[in-house]
Order: sequence, then structure tokens, then C-alpha cells
Amino acid sequence: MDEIEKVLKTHEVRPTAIRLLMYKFLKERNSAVTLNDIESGFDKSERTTLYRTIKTFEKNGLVHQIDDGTGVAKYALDEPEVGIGNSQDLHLHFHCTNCNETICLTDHKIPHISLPKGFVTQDMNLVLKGICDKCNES
Amino acid sequence: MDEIEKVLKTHEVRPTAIRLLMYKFLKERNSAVTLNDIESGFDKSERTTLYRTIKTFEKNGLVHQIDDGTGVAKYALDEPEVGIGNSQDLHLHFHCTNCNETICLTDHKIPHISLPKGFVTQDMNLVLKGICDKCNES
DNA sequence: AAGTTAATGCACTTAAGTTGCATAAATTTC
DNA sequence: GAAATTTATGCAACTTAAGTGCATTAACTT
Ligand SMILES: [Mn+2]
Ligand SMILES: [Mn+2]
Ligand SMILES: [Zn+2]
Ligand SMILES: [Zn+2]
Repeated sequence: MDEIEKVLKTHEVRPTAIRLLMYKFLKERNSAVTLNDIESGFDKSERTTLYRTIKTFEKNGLVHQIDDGTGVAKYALDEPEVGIGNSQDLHLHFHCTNCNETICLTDHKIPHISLPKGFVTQDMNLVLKGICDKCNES
Repeated sequence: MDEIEKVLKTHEVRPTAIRLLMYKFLKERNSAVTLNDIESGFDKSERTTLYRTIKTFEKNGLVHQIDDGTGVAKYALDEPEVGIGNSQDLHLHFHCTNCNETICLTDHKIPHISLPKGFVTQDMNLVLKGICDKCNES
């Protein structure tokens, strides 16, 4: 718990009770969560606070938002930054149409795409949809 | 106009007045449109009807929906199918963060990605974000 | 401890998407 | 071509996620 406190402080997020709980919650998950997931996962839960908390996490580089095409935003913890550059956003995501879970494939980077003249790329989002490993083995 | 009528009929969409107008509207655009765009582009406009019309188009393979990460669905005409296979969905989209327009890059296919064992891909969505050619030259 | 700043809780708002149902239009059957 | 049937349209209402305003509470600073 003291470990988490350190992480938050490093990112200039003041470690309140709810924030520590939410970080812990996110850490225990291995798939991305919606705001509803978070809300359900808490006894004490106030939509707005949880919303603002996850937004604070996002702004301060603790989580990244994932748009998997389902229409609701999902969030997942950032990988602990090794270097300084923000290579966080460039991995791809897999959304299982069976179990509805979305996971980060952090070691699968988005391949480089050469665009027509005049286009400048700042960001990318690649989502693969299909059946995940868990759903396939059962 | 008679040309459009043919296209609709080919896709088993009955060519009503509104449908012909909407198809024409989509054809004149070179960027993807939201339901609001469509609504604004019509004198006579009924949200629900336009909504159901675009959904009918989608279901019958006349348009495809694009999720560019802005949170609102956009739609663009499908390319006239040459073969039978549905290679429609595999091109990428570019979303300009300056003019907010999203365009289909129909000749830029999404590169093949090899996933960990157990994952089966059925569909993909790749969106590049940045500054478009028009916004760069001005 | 007092003062200051930030976080939380609650109510309320916005916006996109979607459905139910009555009416109108188009298509089919006779 | 009229009646019957199917489909499309218009209007109202609902759902869900996201976001804001503001008073209260907690945390941090001096
Ligand atoms: Mn991720
Ligand atoms: Mn497209
Ligand atoms: Zn699954
Ligand atoms: Zn642009």
C-alpha cells in the first residue's frame, strides 16, 4: 500500500483514500475497466468522484483511456515508464466480442504507416476485435 | 438520380425520397459525417428517420460506421464493391484534430498483425490522428 | 491552530443513441 | 384499380455515458 502511495506522489497525485483504492483496483485487473466497472467494484462509490479520480489519473499519466469501439470509455494502468518518452500510447488493444473484455497488448506496437503527402500523424489507435485466448480455450 | 436508385435497389434498399437524398448527400461529401451533419444538411429532417435510414444503409452494405475516437459515430459511403469479399472494413481512417474531419484512406489497408496464441482476429479498426493535408497547406 | 488549497458528494445538465407506437406511404394481392 | 399487407416515417419518450456547479469536507501549508 505504501508502494502505491509512492507511485501516486511521483505523478503528483495526492494519495487520498479513494485514489489509493482505485489504483489498487486497477492494478488487480488485467483487462481495461469502464467507469461502471469501477463503480461496481467499490462499496463506497460516488460516480462523480470516481469519474474525476480516473480523469486525474489520466491527466497525470497513471492510466490511459482506451476506445475499443463499444462506445464506453475504458481505462487501464500505464506501464511503469522506463524512459522518459511517452511511448505508452502506441501499443494496440484487443477487444473480445465474446466476453467483452479489452486488454492492452503492450508489447505489440502499432506498425508505421506512410501517409499521403501533407498528412502529419500525431497519434494512433489500433483495436483488434475477435475472440480472446480465454474464450477460445473454453 | 436514376443512377442512385439503381445502387439502392442493388442493395435491397427501397429508394424512398429521403433515402435518395441522403445517399446523394453522402456522395457529395469526401469526409465522414455524423448524424448531426446529416441533420444539418437537410431542410426536411427528422432525427429518427435519418438515424434509421443510415442504419439501414449500414446493414445493407451501403455505408460503414467509423469510430474515430471523438465519441460520436461517423459514416461514409462504401466503395463500390468490385469483388464479393468484404474487404471494405480493412482500410484505415485519418482524423484531423484541427478541422475535426475524418476521412477514409481506402487504399491504405491495415497491416497484418500477428497475435499471441489463442487470439483470433475478426475485425480491426485503425485510426490515425493528426493534421490533414488541407490544414497543413493553409 | 488558523488559513488556504484541493477533494468529495450531491444535484443537475447535456448529448448521442435508441425504442414504441400511431400514421402515412409504398407494394402486393385480388 | 381497389383492398389488403407490408414497410417507412414522424413524434414522443427513454436510456446511458459523460460532464458541470456548487456547497461541504478533508488535506496541506504557514
Ligand atoms: Mn493499453
Ligand atoms: Mn472508411
Ligand atoms: Zn473473451
Ligand atoms: Zn484538417
